[in-house]
Amino acid sequence: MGRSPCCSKVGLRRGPWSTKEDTLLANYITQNGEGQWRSLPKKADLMRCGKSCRLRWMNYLRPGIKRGNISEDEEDLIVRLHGLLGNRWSLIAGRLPGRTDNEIKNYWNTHLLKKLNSAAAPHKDLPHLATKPTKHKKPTPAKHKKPTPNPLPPIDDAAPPKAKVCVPKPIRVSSAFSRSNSYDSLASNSDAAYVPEKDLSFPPVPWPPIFELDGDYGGADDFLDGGFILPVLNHSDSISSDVNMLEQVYEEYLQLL
DNA sequence: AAGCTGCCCAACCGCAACATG
DNA sequence: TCATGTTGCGGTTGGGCAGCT
Repeated sequence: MGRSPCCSKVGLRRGPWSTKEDTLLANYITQNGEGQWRSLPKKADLMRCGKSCRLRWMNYLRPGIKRGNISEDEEDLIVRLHGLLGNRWSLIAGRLPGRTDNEIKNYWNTHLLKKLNSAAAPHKDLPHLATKPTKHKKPTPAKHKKPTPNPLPPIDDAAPPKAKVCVPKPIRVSSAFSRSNSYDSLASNSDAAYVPEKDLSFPPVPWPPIFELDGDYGGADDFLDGGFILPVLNHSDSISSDVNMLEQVYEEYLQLL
């Protein structure tokens, strides 16, 4: 769209995927597994670039993908994780069973940003969110900017000092802990606590127990990359202690990094 | 009914990290 | 250690649609 095509895609199809293409891709990956994206289109008889195939699979065709209807629990979790991790959508998505980074990113940019902006009063849980969150910017004439090393929103002077002033430089999650490898593989040999909707065209992929869906996400067994287990948040605690817990958790997370 | 406007989200892009030789 | 190829991530775009005038 505006830009010149990546790779050497001359002659390759672009734009929305047809049902036929979806079927071809899904069938191929079902039979041969993920990976080898570069050569996949040729083998699967698709006139697409590997990148496009990967994206389509990850964001749409992959088993266990949930679409739409982001619950309040999920929304709350997104807000909290964004406060903790910044714009690291893939990490955030990793905590939300069946959600993709793209969907969360879109949800953040469309719904949550609006919500947070319209909230005149500071977010009671995470006051820093009342400040300018990252906003979908107008296209910059400059080249694609590198992701900000510190994606956290600026700290509001009026807000209580937050422990996290810096965030670890966004690094690529090692393959050992990537979503496709970590969760899916974990899930394949773990007891499923979460079972996606039944009307999937693919067998549901169980996800590890991220949080108890008991109507209050506060009772969360969250964990970060590297098998770091976050303590269970006691939702009967006060909000401030909840925030303290997040900060404490974040400190431990930094140390582990 | 037609035109306009703004929003949503699937898909694209460039870049950096990772893998391999 | 370096060069080259591949993969994954986050930012951005724009087509399509709903709501409004």
